[in-house]
Amino acid sequence: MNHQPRKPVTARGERTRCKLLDAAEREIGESGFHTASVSSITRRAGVAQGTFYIYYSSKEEILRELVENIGRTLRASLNDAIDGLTDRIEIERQGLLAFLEFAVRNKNLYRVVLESQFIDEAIYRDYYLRLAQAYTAKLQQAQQAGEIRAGSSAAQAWALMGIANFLGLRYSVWEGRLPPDDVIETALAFIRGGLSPD
Amino acid sequence: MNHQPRKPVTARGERTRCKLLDAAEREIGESGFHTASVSSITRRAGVAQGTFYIYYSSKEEILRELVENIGRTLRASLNDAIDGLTDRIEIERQGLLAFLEFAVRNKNLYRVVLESQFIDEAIYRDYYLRLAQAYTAKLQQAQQAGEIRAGSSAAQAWALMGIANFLGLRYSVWEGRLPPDDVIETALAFIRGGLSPD
Amino acid sequence: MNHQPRKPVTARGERTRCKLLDAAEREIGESGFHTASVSSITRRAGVAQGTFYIYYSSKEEILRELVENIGRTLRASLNDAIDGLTDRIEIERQGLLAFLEFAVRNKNLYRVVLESQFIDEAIYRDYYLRLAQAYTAKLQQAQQAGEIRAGSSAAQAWALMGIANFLGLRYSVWEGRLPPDDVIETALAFIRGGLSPD
Amino acid sequence: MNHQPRKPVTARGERTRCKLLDAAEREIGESGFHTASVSSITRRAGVAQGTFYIYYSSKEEILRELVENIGRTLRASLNDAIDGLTDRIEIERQGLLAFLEFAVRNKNLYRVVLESQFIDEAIYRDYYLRLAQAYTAKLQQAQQAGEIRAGSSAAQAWALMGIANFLGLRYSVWEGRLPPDDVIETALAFIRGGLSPD
DNA sequence: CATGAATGAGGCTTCATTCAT
DNA sequence: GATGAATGAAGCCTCATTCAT
Repeated sequence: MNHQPRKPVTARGERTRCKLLDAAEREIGESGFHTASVSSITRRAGVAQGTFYIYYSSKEEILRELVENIGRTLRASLNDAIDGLTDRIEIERQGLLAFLEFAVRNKNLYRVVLESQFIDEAIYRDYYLRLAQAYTAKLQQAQQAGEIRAGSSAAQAWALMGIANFLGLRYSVWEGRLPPDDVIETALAFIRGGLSPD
Repeated sequence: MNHQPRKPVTARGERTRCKLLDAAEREIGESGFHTASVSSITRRAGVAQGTFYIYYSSKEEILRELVENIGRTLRASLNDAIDGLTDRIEIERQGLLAFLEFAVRNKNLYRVVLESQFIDEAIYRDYYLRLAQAYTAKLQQAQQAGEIRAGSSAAQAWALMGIANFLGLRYSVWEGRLPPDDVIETALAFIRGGLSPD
Repeated sequence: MNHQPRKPVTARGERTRCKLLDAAEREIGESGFHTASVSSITRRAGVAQGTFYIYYSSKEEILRELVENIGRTLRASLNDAIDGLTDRIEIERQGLLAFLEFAVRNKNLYRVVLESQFIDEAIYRDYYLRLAQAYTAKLQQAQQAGEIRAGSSAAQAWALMGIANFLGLRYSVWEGRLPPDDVIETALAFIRGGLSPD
Repeated sequence: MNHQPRKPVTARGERTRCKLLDAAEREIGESGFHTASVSSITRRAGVAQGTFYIYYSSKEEILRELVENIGRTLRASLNDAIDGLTDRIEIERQGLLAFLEFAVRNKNLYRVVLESQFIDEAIYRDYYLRLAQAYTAKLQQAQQAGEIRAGSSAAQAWALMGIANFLGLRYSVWEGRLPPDDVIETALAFIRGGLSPD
């Protein structure tokens, strides 16, 4: 009937909304979307359960906002990592590392993103396509500069993301640490030269 | 598929168990684990709700069995696709295609596997490590034969799986079809030669 | 997701459904639809709250069944009251009395019916049109026999029901008793001869 | 309409109270008492939620005021319609028409009144008895003038109201229009001459 | 083996009302 | 006067699981 989550207009409201978002991030990240309940989120945020619905119309909505924020942050840190660089090899290394570091530092957020696809595919798809777009743009520039093999840069981007994602899943989410150097080197060698012997 | 009842049962019992597993596969595949209910599964299987607990101690248990079966099937079809082949390039192509074809044909099963990690990480990890092992073994053989670049073959396997998985996710789950030829060719070129210009 | 109220197949289930219907009748009749809660109904019925939803998919649905039953009963008792009679005046008197007696004896049910129109208009409309149809049929017979003034028998039926309903509301629901004889006589005189002096 | 603030207020306060009453009239009329919320009312009125409780101590209280106003208006328009007239038949027709027209034009208000009886019986009873009184007074005059059949004029009033109310319910609330002429004629014939053949 | 009724905890959400600013 | 954030009780409903037959 009455789903109109307000953007808060006072400072106090802003603070409450923030507390809720933080609490949701931690709760959903630690326990997963289905195990986390609105009640556990508000308990953690230190507000009444009803307060939740002043700012979010449903548990799904806060997930959406969470994933959007994560996407923004991740894209930003990718850009930051690569921005000033000119050496192609360094760019690859820093890009991959930025992604992995984000996954390690934000292990829980990373899981939230992955899980979102089972709650509402649209959330995840949006996150994903935007990230892929960012990669694709970089790769197109590099292609035009003749630095990398020609081909569908979108497919290349997906391949790159697949690798980063999988190393991220294994090392950060499952083992909670950055991949050891030899794994990174192997992955980078793979990215640069594929599997063919030189 | 390949149901192995844990409790020895009569022929009738065997049949019931089978109906349950099939129903679960379709229900969970179509609606997701949390949306599918024990009651919807038994309804689809055409048995009473209580019957479920004669064969499975919980909803999670049937998921575990499901994912195990899927893993077995996927590994088998990878082996089948590659087994007789000797040409390296053909091996790569057929391996990737086998994976993608499985994902396309069994779109729902594919989702079940991905989702399992948010219900019980152990289920997914087990599935994953076994699949990676299969890849790794193949890659080690190829390395020893000097056909591919040296390096951590485990990391290479993960990278390969990352690519396959992502293309699988995009084309089968999101778009419901096999990737077009140019995408496959780009991916294969990537696998063979990475991003470096020739 | 799963709204499939079962018709019970065992005697026990039949009994439970009955207990629920009885409890709902009393709870809603005494406290009104919005004040009565599913929990108060099941408490009164002596079953768990979840049991309610085995038999009814919502609070509204049990209201619908309640009103349907009341309609059936009321139409039956109108027929019973009039059936054998041949004298027109006696028919009018008995018909009106049957209605009023029903309202007095089932004061609460009467309120339930009236209230239903604010929960789901369709429930009430159905109840009402069927009752009016029954009246209309009787009036048409009488018209053809030349015993009553010609005119839209549907409108006449509605007028009759209006009178019965209002006396019912006042005397049974508000004052909890049958109207005194002079009120009934006045009403009957009105029905027979309207307001015109003889 | 005719708002009489209970608390003496400034001109600005007067205006706010008015906005609230108007908004409540529309909200409750369109959606019903239970579906309309204080928040939807204040939103419609364009004031903050807390403001509501400056003027009304509860949601019920504004309903009470609403129904009182409606009753006043309805009685006034009945009087207006009949006041100058001297021909009995014309009086009947205009009285009935006035009532029906009010119901049609104020379909929503009509529902509000009817619904009020399920929120607080006293509200409706008060409305009702006052209206009946007005009718009764007219009928007593007519009886004394010998224009209409003798009998309990209160019962006659109730009967008249029953008819008007039912036609009102059917045509204005359910079908949203004035009854067609033949229905009105039938009803008037009924009122004048009852069901007896001439 | 199979049934299906019963459970009851727990989830999400709404909303009238209060209160500090 | 007015605001709008905050409350918390209460409501409806779902569902995995148990158990008597």
